[in-house]
Amino acid sequence: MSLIAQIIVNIPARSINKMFSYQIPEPLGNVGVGWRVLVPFGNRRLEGFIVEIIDAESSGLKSIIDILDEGPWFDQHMLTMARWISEHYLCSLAEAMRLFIPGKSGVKSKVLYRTAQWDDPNQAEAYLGKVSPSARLLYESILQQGAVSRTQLEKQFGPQTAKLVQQCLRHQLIRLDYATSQVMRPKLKTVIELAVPAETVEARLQASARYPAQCRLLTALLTKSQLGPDEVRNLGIGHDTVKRLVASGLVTTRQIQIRRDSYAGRRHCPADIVLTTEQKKVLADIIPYINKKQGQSFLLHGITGSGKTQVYIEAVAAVRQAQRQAIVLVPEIALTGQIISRFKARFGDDVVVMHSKLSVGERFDSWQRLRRQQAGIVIGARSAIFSPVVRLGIIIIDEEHEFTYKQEESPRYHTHQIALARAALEDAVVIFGSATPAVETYYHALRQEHKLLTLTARVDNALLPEVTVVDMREELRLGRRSVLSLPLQELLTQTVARREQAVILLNRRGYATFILCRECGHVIRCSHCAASLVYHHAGNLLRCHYCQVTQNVPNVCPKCGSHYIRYFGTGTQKVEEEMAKLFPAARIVRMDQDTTGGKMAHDTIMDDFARGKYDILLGTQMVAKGHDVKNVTAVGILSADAVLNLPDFRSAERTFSLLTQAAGRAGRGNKPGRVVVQAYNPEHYAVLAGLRQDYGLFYQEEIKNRQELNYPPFCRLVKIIVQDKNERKTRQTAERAAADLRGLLGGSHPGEVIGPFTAPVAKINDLYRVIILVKTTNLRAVRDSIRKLDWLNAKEILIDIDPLTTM
DNA sequence: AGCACGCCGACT
DNA sequence: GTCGGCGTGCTC
Repeated sequence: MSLIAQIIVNIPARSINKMFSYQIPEPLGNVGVGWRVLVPFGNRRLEGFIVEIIDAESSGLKSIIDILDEGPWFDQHMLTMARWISEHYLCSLAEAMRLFIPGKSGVKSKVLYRTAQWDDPNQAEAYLGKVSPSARLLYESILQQGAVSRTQLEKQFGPQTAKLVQQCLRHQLIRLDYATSQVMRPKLKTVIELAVPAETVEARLQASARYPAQCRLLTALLTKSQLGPDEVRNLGIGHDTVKRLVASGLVTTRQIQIRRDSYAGRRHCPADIVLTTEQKKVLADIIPYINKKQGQSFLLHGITGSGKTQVYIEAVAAVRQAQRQAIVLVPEIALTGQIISRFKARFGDDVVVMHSKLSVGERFDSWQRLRRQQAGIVIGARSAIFSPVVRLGIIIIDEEHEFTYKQEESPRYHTHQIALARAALEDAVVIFGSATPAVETYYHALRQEHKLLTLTARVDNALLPEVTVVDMREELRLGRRSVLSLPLQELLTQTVARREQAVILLNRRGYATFILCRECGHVIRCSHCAASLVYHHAGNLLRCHYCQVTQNVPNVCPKCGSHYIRYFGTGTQKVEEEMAKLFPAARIVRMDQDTTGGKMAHDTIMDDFARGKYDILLGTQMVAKGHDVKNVTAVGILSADAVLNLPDFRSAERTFSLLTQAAGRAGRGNKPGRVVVQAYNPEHYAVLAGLRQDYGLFYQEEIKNRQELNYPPFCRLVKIIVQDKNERKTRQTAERAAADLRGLLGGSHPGEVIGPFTAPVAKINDLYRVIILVKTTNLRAVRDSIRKLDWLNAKEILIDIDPLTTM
């Protein structure tokens, strides 16, 4: 009997959802629950997480190889959360635990190939006789290089590498070796410090002026106690000078950890803010819970421009006052520069920013700072909900209605649910903030599950913009075929003439350009997905929006050879061309995925626009969000209701929130705004309510529909996607799964099984897709039933609890 | 997820 | 007869 570590290996496959037991070797006796370790697994070495220590018979078990951190990575809360996630979302514990580590798989165990060693030197020749000439070449290449990685071998031997390696391995010519690299390490720099008292140095300086470089360095050290490598170099001092001084015992060098922070040194814009009466009232509701350390969730419903961010800042200040930490979540970090700079202005280095474009190193450093409580506030996209803050006081979810809070890959979690669970565990406050709350959130607020707080007045008392709707069917009847309706053209003309700025939003979904042959009607489609390819002006390419494959634009129709092929639909690029024709004098800038590829490209375009370098900003949904540009007085929304036609129960909600947000862009500051909305269904309640910025009207209609059709919040959904490269097999698996579910849910369990039906995009990446939908009022029961089914772990089956769309 | 083992078609 | 396809099963 001895201590055994129960370990979850970091492999994201539901099929190995279990623990493995390992011996704890003598030198690693201090490890315990929550540590990340390196373990042998099959013939590989993997990262593993210790989740339990038990006392049991240990013979025959392999041993932990090494530790990966200086202490436990997971604390008790994180472990509880991970278990909750794996149960709630039906994923493996490994998948859930990976959410809590930066860079998913922190350890990369790299395989190296070496030649085998024998006692008898002739042995190699004997084995070599048995393999093919190319395998012999491979062996010799490895012999020469000592140790070779797989990638290097593949460069030399191409696609047949695998076979050759197998051959050599089989005949014992080569063996595998492992080089384990730990990606996440603190970044260090060497600093130079005095090793003796200042007086000694001064004496030394007076005694000898013979070594000018040494004297310069010593003098510098008298004023600044620590010098980094850059500073030493700037003094014009080389390595040997430093070495000599170290040898003489006057100075020492030391390694210190430095912080990788791409936001460091950016300038911020502090502002003295007087809170409005409404803001004060809302805060008076929130802050007592923070001070009492009492868990409570709030929905902060505040119209655009009502100063929600300031409420967040004050609430976070109260949390920091109470020595606790804050997690602030934003839908997309690239679109949120203003929140970040306002938090930075108020809290300075207490804020760390977390997003997907951080290097693993930067992320690691930020996590360390939070864990050591050197930083108290983390701002980030949804994954920041997993930040290792130790004393959680508040979680803020800004623009809570945004779909980016749902992760669309396994584990398919919704940030709201994680936030509520985590906050409950640590008695923290949650604030969901939005001008257009998700119907479900608002419903829950009305049922007292969240406290509802409202901000109804704009901070700057700006007036609501004047909104005009253009019925595009009417435009067409009048013979106007331009994507820009006459009223919008007029608005733009006036705006540009007045030297004011305009934002044009193109709701591109469903309106991207595709290529069609006018002779035979053939549409160029992706060969791997059931979707048409989209034309991109940049690079003159066709791209599939599902699998990202690109191909060149053909000159003739690939089906009938006709030259009469042309572009259809309205992409941003096409609108840009048309606008350039209509307003040759206007300076137009386009912002979409094509133009914002770079790290800060989005910020750059936005900054330039804010500084008046352009008259018209044209773009996809990203132009609608979060930015205050005071000189924008006109907003045009093209095809405002495009998504209304999607067969999805949330399309009205999406339309309403887009319209409201976009219209809110106009007329901040003291200039009145004007908005032109182009729509094909201007009488739809989502459009009408959006135009009036009337959330109440929208909610009233929408909740009626949801109830009538039995959709959330009146039921919970479970979406099961079956995907397989064989079309018939996909169908069969789905039929069987649906039958199983009907069998389980038929009796006492309330649940309705819909489908299987073919997904709207029937094939993605060569995988056919069939969907089953379960509606239920007892999610727990449905989940427990599914867990019993034998196909749960099949890799063809994806399970989405509370999916955002039914498509 | 890898990777080995194992069972059926086209090649030296 | 062997090489090589990828279906199945295992990893403490």
